[in-house]
Amino acid sequence: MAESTRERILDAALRAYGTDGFAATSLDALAADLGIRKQTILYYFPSKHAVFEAVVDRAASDLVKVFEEEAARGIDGLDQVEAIVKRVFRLAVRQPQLLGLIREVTRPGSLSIDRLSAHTAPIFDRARDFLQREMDAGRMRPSDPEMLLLSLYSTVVGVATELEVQRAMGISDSLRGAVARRQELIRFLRAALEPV
Amino acid sequence: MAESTRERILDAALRAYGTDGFAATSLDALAADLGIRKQTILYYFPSKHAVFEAVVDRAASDLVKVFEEEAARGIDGLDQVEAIVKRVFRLAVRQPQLLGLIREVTRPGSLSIDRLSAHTAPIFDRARDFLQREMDAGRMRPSDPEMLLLSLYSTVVGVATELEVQRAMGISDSLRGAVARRQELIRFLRAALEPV
DNA sequence: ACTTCTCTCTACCAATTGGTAGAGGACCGT
DNA sequence: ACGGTCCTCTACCAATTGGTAGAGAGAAGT
Repeated sequence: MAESTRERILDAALRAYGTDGFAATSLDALAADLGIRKQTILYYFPSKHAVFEAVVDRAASDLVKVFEEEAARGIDGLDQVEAIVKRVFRLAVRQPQLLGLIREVTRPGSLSIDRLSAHTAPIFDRARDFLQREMDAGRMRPSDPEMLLLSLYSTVVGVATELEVQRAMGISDSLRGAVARRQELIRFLRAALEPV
Repeated sequence: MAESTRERILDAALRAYGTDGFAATSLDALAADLGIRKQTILYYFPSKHAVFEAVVDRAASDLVKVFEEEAARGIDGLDQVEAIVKRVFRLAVRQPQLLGLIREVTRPGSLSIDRLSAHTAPIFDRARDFLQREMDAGRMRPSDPEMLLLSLYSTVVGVATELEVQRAMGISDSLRGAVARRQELIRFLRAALEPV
């Protein structure tokens, strides 16, 4: 067996929850997608919500890993921002549902936000410190680092995930389109962050 | 009667769909929230999905009206962008669920996107033309207007709606917090858009 | 008094929901 | 051969889902 049943369930759940959302995805549908019975899912997870939490945990770990790897390289200033944007985009192209799941978890009425933020809080802290440091060093335009972080987050996640808005705007969602969006996004962020 | 039953249903549906999402909101829950039976809802709307479409239509109209009013004032350059951001924020503070509903409709697995874009397409066109015009006039940093529009959309909607992310980052979501976010967002956008 | 229209209700339904109980097969070490 | 563990299944359940049928109340026009 190339992949354990448990992993296959998590894969399918990420796809489904990240696309259609938690409430819109029944255990039966999930099981049918995998060619198994839902009782098999309930053998590995005590409830539907437990599946969701496991998916969130894994997705958060994947995200955190990306950031920590990137942070470990210790690049400076806007080059660091650019490197992270590129990694996030690579992730968004390979696993579009991963960021979709993040959006699902961060929606107002959602549960499991605390579960996600438990993973991501250290990253936020580190990112805030990074921005503050770069501002102090004069490598970045000075402003409130927390608010700036929020703007950066919104812009990057939005451009990477708002595929339907792009379609509505008439922007291609092909791979080439993704590269163009990434380039334009980096130009946008550089312009916003460059010190005067 | 101060407000017709139909309008009350749409109000409650906007709140529920914009917060918990379409799938997570049953007709029974909606009716209970209004103190009526779900059959009353089905008297005004042929199906649950029809309620959703009506809510989307009304929300889209509200949004479009805001943009058209703002566009009619014919302000130039970054002042126009700032004015629109302020209006969007006022809307987000008064009716947080309205932008939440937009996010619900623009999610990948959603139906009714065509219904929304039918309303918003003219605005997108006008916005694109506006950006192009301002770039040509040298009042805005030149770039691809479509991609820029996507970045602007993502940033503004994200900062206005990502309340849970803000909470996770430790940012206050009070009214004063909203004003601070708005100011910082405008500074961010001005920095990104100002001509060199 | 009569019908008609508007509105909200009770009663009901088939399908789907998440979840429980437990049978049975495959593989294990003994 | 045999008991135990791991895994997936069938069978079943109570609750909830969106939706239908139609009763009944009230107001309005005739």
